[in-house]
Amino acid sequence: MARRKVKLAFMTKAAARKASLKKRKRGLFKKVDELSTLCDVDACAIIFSPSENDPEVWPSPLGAQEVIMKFRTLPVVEQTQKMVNLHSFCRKSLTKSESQHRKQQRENHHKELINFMYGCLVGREIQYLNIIDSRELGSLLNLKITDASRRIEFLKQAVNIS
Amino acid sequence: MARRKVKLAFMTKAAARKASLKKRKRGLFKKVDELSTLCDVDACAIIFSPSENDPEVWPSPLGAQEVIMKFRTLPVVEQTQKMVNLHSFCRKSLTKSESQHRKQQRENHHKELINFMYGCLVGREIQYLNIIDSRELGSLLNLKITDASRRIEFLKQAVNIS
DNA sequence: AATGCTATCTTTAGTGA
DNA sequence: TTCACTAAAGATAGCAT
Repeated sequence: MARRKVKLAFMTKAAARKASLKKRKRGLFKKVDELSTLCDVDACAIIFSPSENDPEVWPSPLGAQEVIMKFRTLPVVEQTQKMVNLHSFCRKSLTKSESQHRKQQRENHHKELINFMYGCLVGREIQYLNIIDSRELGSLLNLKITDASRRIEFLKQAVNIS
Repeated sequence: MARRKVKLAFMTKAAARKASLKKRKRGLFKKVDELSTLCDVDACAIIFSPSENDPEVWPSPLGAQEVIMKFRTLPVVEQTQKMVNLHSFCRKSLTKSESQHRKQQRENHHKELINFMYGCLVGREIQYLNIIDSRELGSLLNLKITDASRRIEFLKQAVNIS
């Protein structure tokens, strides 16, 4: 920072906060760009202000989409286990509780998926689709199609339709 | 940089590149963290090295997922039109060709979805699920369930099952 | 290979126009 | 409000260990 060491906390002055956001956004995107160029890695950053509806992404829309897709294509286990963040650098003591947290997350996620499936089966409107992982949805879709096909085949035979 | 101003280009020395990646990764994640805290914005960064299979994300897995979901939940039009990146600061002349590119992307994406749907209808194995947007998959899933339900109801009536 | 150091380069908070 | 400036703080390339 500059001119004064700033406490790492929410900046209460709106004007200062906005100015800081603008400068730091530019700085962050530059860092992502440098990292990609210097070290030849795919990287992206997304900034989403709750006060505005404009997401800002780096690099290009296409580039960010590719990185996100690459990330989302990984098995969930790798997504959760292979992630590294600064907390693990700074606060190793958190590792244990974090892993417990991840375990709970996985359990929650599984329950969420089960709920979603039951919702489908009773014809409830699909509104939480975007929080369901697309790979899992794939299994779900396969399951439902297979099931429906079996029932259709069975009923077809019952009425002697070829 | 330090000790010498480094040319912004791929670092050919593997050891130096790896060391740089490690330091810059830490720095970048710290920046994302500071930005989130100071300015109260949702932000995430994903770094994906082609040489390694470990994606590194900031902030927590859950946090990054939320930001990505927020981003992916937006209408496609906003995803593509409201994005800001440094290129737009520096090379405004690219705007036109970029928009043409986006148009082609949308067309390609639509064709991809149609192909996927036909693939489902002929029972082909679902393997490209992860490149299909989950919102669009929602419509698709609704469509297929509705269709299957109608067929089941029709056949049920045909065999007089209540 | 990884860690610590530090000179040097980069980022940015506050300021004033 | 949004620049441009700059002093102070932060990041990091090269090197030593």
